[in-house]
Amino acid sequence: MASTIRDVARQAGVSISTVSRVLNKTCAVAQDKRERVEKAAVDLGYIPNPNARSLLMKSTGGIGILLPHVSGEFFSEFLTGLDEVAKNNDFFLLISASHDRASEWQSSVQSVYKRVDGLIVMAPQLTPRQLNLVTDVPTVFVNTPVAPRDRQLVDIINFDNLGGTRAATEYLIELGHRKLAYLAGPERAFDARERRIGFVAAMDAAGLEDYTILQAGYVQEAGRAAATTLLAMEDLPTAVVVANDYCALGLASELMASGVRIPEDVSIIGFDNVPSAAFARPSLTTLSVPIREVGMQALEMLISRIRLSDESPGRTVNLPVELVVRESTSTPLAG
Amino acid sequence: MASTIRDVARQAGVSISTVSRVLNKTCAVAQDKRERVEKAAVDLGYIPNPNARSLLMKSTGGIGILLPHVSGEFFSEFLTGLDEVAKNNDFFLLISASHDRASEWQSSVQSVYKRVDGLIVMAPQLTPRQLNLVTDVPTVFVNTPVAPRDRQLVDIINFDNLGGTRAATEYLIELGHRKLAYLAGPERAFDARERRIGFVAAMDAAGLEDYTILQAGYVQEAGRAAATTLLAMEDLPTAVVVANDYCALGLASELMASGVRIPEDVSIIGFDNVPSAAFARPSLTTLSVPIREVGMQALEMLISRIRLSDESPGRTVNLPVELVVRESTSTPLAG
DNA sequence: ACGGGCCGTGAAAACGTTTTCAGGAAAATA
DNA sequence: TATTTTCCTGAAAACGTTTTCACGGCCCGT
Repeated sequence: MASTIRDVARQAGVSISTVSRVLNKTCAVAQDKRERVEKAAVDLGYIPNPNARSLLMKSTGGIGILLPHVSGEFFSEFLTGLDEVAKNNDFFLLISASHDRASEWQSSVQSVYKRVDGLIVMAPQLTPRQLNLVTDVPTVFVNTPVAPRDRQLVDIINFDNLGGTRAATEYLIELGHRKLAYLAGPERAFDARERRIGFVAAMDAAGLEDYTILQAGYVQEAGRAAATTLLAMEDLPTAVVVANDYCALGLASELMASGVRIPEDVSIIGFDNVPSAAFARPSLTTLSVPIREVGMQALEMLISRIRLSDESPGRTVNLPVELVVRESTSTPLAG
Repeated sequence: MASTIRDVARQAGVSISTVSRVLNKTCAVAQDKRERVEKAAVDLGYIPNPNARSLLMKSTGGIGILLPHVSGEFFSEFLTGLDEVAKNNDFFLLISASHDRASEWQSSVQSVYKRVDGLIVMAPQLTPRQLNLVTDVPTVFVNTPVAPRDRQLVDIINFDNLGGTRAATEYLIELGHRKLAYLAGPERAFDARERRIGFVAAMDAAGLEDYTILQAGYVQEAGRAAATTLLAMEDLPTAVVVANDYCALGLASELMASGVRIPEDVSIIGFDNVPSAAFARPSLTTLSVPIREVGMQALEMLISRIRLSDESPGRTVNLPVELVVRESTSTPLAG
């Protein structure tokens, strides 16, 4: 059914070598033969078989995107950034999500093997050791715990997770809050650990010891669950720093359902600045991660490395996160 | 660097045929040789080259996902559903978005050619004629204007776009609204046209002629722009049906910024029921499309067709959408 | 003891390209 | 005109697999 280069050659009355040369403009071909080949190719609707091609050449034109999962606005924005750059550079995206569980990580890596020219990996929940599996292709790690020394030719983009929650906590302390709580993300995730450390660091620096840390997660339900835990305590904290916007949104929603006013009774700060954070009422004060731009930058770094066979030592970029003050925070008892 | 089947064969002291047979369990091999091969494969970290493999066999283990774009919670949820089923069946996802502009559609199709075993296409903005480009592989169309007769072996999943907005409009009329407005989606999109027709149909059926239709879009900014247009009119409608949640959210936000109360002054209904719709204040009454489940079902249909080389005539599934009443709608002047 | 089936194995063909190699014709130089 | 260079072209090798084919040895029945 699908026509091959041989069909085109036969129809044009030339050899397959000539067809290849015409289609790839790889070297000069006589005017008349070129035209015959071009016509034949169009007539037959010929599309080169990419498998045969990449078997021979090094390049596939693909970029592998390895993510823990793909739900929510955070990843959606990330993909949007990636997609835009990919489109502009004629790359296609091979997305392998679902290694939320580390056991699936290996099969994720194998599924892109030899099918892509480079890799963008976001895997905050993996250990450097597991990450060593990645090999052979240029890679950009985003928000992933890679030691730069491990491999020389990879680039790394990280957000300032620690500095973010520290700044958020300092902001709350400055507003006058003394009794704070922290809702932590998944224990195994690298960014969740950093964010938690940022909170503790700020509290320690201010000499405040009256704080609670609750294990929560990166989803709304975790925030709701944490709310009931907090409500069961003798007295509520006046402010809560949350490791993630969705979690913060769930917390706010559940607290409000119990008659707690936000921010008058409890101030809340999230992390990520997903679009929903601006729509919620009260709108959510949060730490903005420009994840879409991160996606674009990551892919641009990767593509330039692929194109130029760039062997220069890997760069490590540390992006600041920005505190966006909205309605969910105020001085304590302000209402 | 990367080891081939020949390396494994040499190390194990057998022929490459034997290695292939051991690794694919394709037929019996002597116990001792099998063990030697397995050990050699592990030692060398051998992974078969998928390009060589799919050059020969029909299957690639890939599913192509062709989308207009990838931003927002709607697509994020869709991908989540797809990803889950793909993972469970050991398929990988090759995503080609960015054919928002029809001109890119062709290159999207070409980029997956021979790289996937099947296709899931969502392309409401394309014409049946353009869609004919898709060929050669099993395909499931989702929310896409395909005439079933065009090709026999494709499956189609559509939402009841028309019935959705009609039900929403009827609901508002029942509440007592008489002067309505409609914010339409992108003119070229098939679903946007259907949704618009649903609104008009309900108005006509109720004998109401006092309505405004504004061209908007599927993004927040379009809703904001529409708000200023509405505010410039002599008197506001008491209710607005909007073709999309994000657009509705933008509209609500901008109206409220101008002192318009929602729902007291203006009721608003969206479409899609994205997660943000529940978080917004007032929370958004909307039409729920179970897009995640749609993704799962679509891929399951596709995979069964691939696995069984299913030649049965294509099915067309029409999914109802459900009105979810929240805070953004009420009887007119209720406040 | 001898012929027929079965089992395990390696050689070789095939998949659809790109690229190297070498040869022939035409054009340029002497 | 003889010689070299340049240009264009086809044959063939290579990429890494899977699969068909054929061959030899073994077990079984007569």
